[in-house]
Parts: sequence; structure tokens; C-alpha cells
Amino acid sequence: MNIGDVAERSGLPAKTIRYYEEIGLIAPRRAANGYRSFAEADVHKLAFLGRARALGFGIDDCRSLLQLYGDDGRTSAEVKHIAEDHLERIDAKIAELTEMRATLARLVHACAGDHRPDCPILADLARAEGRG
Amino acid sequence: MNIGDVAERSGLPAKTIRYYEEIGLIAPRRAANGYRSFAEADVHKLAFLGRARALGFGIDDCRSLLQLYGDDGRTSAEVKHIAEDHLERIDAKIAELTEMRATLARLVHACAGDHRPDCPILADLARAEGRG
DNA sequence: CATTGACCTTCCAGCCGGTGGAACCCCTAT
DNA sequence: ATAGGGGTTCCACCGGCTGGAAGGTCAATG
Repeated sequence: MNIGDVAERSGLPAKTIRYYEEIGLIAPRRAANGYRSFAEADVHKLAFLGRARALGFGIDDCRSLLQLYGDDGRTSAEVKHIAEDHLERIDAKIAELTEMRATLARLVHACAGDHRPDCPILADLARAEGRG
Repeated sequence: MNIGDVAERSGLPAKTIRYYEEIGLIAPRRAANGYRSFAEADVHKLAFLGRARALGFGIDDCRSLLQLYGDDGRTSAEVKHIAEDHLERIDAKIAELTEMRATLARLVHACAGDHRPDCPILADLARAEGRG
């Protein structure tokens, strides 16, 4: 299977697949003409990676997850540990964004949005002492 | 004022301040010895930038906000527009993360996290057809 | 058999918003 | 004179790709 077919089947762009090979996440064979020659297992791995990435796992986590996936001696505790750490990072990010959102929404709400120059948003940015 | 003092007063690392000069957000004078020589207005601008960045505005937005801030002929509508766009992007990001979080939390919950290899997390990544 | 066009290859550059480090200059205190 | 704590420039790197140039390969045409 050539990279185009694999891209279609895995849902990942060809560029990304080449990149994943470059950083050692997959290692497809090569045909005599130099083209990458993908096996079903590669497609499977790539789909796995696509789903892990879609859940927000970083490349390093993906590497670990893939390794655990292929390791019969793994424990589910190892996998869970990675996922829990990631969950914490997501929660932290959500909390951060939620705080931003609250401040921003308050400012947007306070701003008339008309032709006049007076603007609570700029006022807040220019001098944020007193409130968060 | 030298960059170190400005860093302390604005809360931004000296590296970042140099970077902001490089990309044209600020333009401090230079002393005879080549050192950057910051005025109060520069410190003010940097603090403004720091707060805008803390609200998640991108550098381009910061540039626009700074420009509007210094423009007496601005309208609050222009400022509000930038903020509303940004608010939408934040909401989209929160929604994305919240969805990730939901899936991930479900998987983590379903995983025993013990010494055995069976793991719903890996199972889901390996074959995610049927559920989101 | 030559050409077209879709595919594949490699390599280099860029995105965002900095951050780290090397190599060097400047200023003050001892 | 020297030590140290500033400052300066420049270049490389982070994540995770993405775009594009330059060129090789292949199947189907005229």
C-alpha cells in the first residue's frame, strides 16, 4: 500500500505520516522504487495515533501508548497513569481558559461597542490593578 | 531604565521584551553604550501586552489592541470586535477540550489500573468504531 | 515511444511565542 | 587588574506539523 491509500484509510495527511516515520513512530518497509510500502499493521498504528492525538495526547505519550499497546507484559496501571496525567493537564488547561473566558466576557459585556472611543476593555488592559 | 528593571516592573522576562522589540511591538531608545533605554511609556505598553497575552490574545491581536489604545480616533466597536472574536475562539477551544475530557474521563474510569494487561483505554484507541 | 499527469521521494523553510545558550561588551566595586 | 553582574547579538530549539520546490516513478494515453 502506498502512502496515499494509507492517508485515506487512516485519516492522516501523507505529510503527517512521513513525519511520524521520521520521528520513529512507525517504520514502513520500502519498495524497490523507494516508495514506502505500508502493511495493515502500519495503517492500524496510524489510526491508533490519530485517535490518541485527537484525545490531545502529546507525541511522547503516543509513543508510550503505542509501545504499551504492543507489549503483552504491560499493566493497565501504566496506561491509566499516562491517561490520568493527561486528564490533569486537560483540566488545568480548561480551568485556565475558563478563567480567561470569564474576564473577557465581563469586559466584552461592559463595552458599548459603539462609535465612541471609551472602552472598558482597553481600560482594563492599560491598568488592571484592583481587579483580576 | 535598563531591560532588567523593566522586566521586573512589567513582569515579562527580558528575553520576551527583546522579542517584542524584534517583532515591532515596542521600540525603546538606545543609550550611547548600545543598551536599550526604556521610558515609562514602554513599561506601560509592556504591562499592557502582558495582560493582553494573559487573556490569551495572540500577538497580532495585541498589536491591534496596542494600536487602538494609542489612537484617539478609535471606536470601542473596533476593540469589542477583536475581543468578541477572541472570546469565540476561546469558547471553541474550551468545547474541544471538554469533549476530549469527557472521552478521556470515561476511559480512565473504565480502566482497572491494575497489574493485568487488559485496558479499555488501549482498546478504544485501537478500535474506536462504534463510540465517540 | 514520447508525453501527460498523478503519484511518490527528499529537503528546506515557516508557523507561534517565546526560551536556552554561546560569545562577547559594559560598568562598578574592590 | 580583576571579578561579577549587568547588557548585547545571534543561532538553535520546542511541538506538531504544513507548504513548497525539485526531481523520480508509474499507468495511461496519442
